[in-house]
Amino acid sequence: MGVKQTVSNAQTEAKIKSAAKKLFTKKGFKGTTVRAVAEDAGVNVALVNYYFQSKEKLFDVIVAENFKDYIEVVQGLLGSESMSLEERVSNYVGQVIDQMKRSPQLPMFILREMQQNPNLLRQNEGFAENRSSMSLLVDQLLDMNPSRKKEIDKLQLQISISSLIIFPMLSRTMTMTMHGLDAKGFDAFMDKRKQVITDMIVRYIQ
Amino acid sequence: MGVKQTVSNAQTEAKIKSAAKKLFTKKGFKGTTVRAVAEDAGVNVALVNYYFQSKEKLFDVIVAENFKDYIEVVQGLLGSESMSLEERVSNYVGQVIDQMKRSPQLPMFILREMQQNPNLLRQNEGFAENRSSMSLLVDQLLDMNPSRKKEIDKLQLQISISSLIIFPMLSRTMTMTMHGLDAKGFDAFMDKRKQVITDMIVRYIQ
DNA sequence: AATAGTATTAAACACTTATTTAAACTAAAA
DNA sequence: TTTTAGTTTAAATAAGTGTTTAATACTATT
Repeated sequence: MGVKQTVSNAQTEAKIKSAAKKLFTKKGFKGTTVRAVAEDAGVNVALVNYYFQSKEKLFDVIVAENFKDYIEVVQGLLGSESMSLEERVSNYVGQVIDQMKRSPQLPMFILREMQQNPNLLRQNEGFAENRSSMSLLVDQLLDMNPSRKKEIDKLQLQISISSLIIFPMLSRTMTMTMHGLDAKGFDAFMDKRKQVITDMIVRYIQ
Repeated sequence: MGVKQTVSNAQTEAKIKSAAKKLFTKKGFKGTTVRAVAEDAGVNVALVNYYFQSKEKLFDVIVAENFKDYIEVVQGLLGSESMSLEERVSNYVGQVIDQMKRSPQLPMFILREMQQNPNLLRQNEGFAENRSSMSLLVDQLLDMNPSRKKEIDKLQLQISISSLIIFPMLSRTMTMTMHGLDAKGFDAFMDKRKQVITDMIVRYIQ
């Protein structure tokens, strides 16, 4: 009765979700068809709605998951008290970049879908976490150099740090095409970038 | 007699192109229907294909125009020889930001459509101009401080400058939502940002 | 082996899409 | 005025879309 739970159903649902995540993330809502999801998952079209009711609801599931992934990138990144200014920045930048290398399409997905529907932000509660995490880091950084604290606009600094980290991921395809890099080459570029960003931020705050 | 296409009502064609530019730029290729373009232009659906043959070809026209706009942003920006390092950066950053405020959707359009079709880059010849213009500026900056020249990776610096300028435009919707800004407030934020970016770059190079 | 509940499928449905057709309109030329 | 060529329209077409149906296959328990 109620809970039968055969082996295959959970697997099938997971396959569909995985395919949907891949396609929605890469091509967006409009650019993805239910049939393409089904084909990529290797199942019949009807199964998609059998498990997820509608394309919209499936999309909502993926959005929530992608937002969660995005949040996790900036969770638990606050280093120990003993860190120097440079260590703190380097630690933060390094970890965020390493996380983003794992899902390079994520930033574009977030921005693309949010431009289409700004309410996505409010609907996803946990997203404010990102703001406070970043906000806390910047507070800590500024407290380490009180003389600069008055001169530096906090919001501007937050967005500068985000810019330096995230924009290269957004323009990944363009950068790769322009400079003849493959995925590996781009990852190497991002690894080098950790130090560049750290230097730039530290020099700005000092 | 395959192609008639002689005089053509220039006004109608312009109305269609204008509507197409607005919608394609905002919603992308997949997110825009020919019917929506026709309705927005106040003409019959068939006229769209009458003047532009197909949705794809109309899109190509808009892409070319948007690329052209994007290029023009970074054309003729090379200040005079007498400028200091700070003046040079400030001049460049200020002009690019002012241009971008005029068409805030452009960066997202370029990146979004390029991720979907990386070949767009190669098809649009003039796009290399952007690269060389930016490249030239960075060369000039580095030449002004030879001691730092060896330590600084040119490509990294180029992308850093682009990041600081462009990312805030990409995340415009998100930033406005998060910090309760309207279009005017965001423009003011970008105006303040000119000095922030200039400071950051100058401090990095010095 | 029979049963019941679930998972899966092929096919159909209703609707939207881009595109094409042929007819109607317009204005200037013959 | 009639002709002509370009412009615009309503309507049709064919393919693609999300979704649903009803029948079938499967699996686990009896």
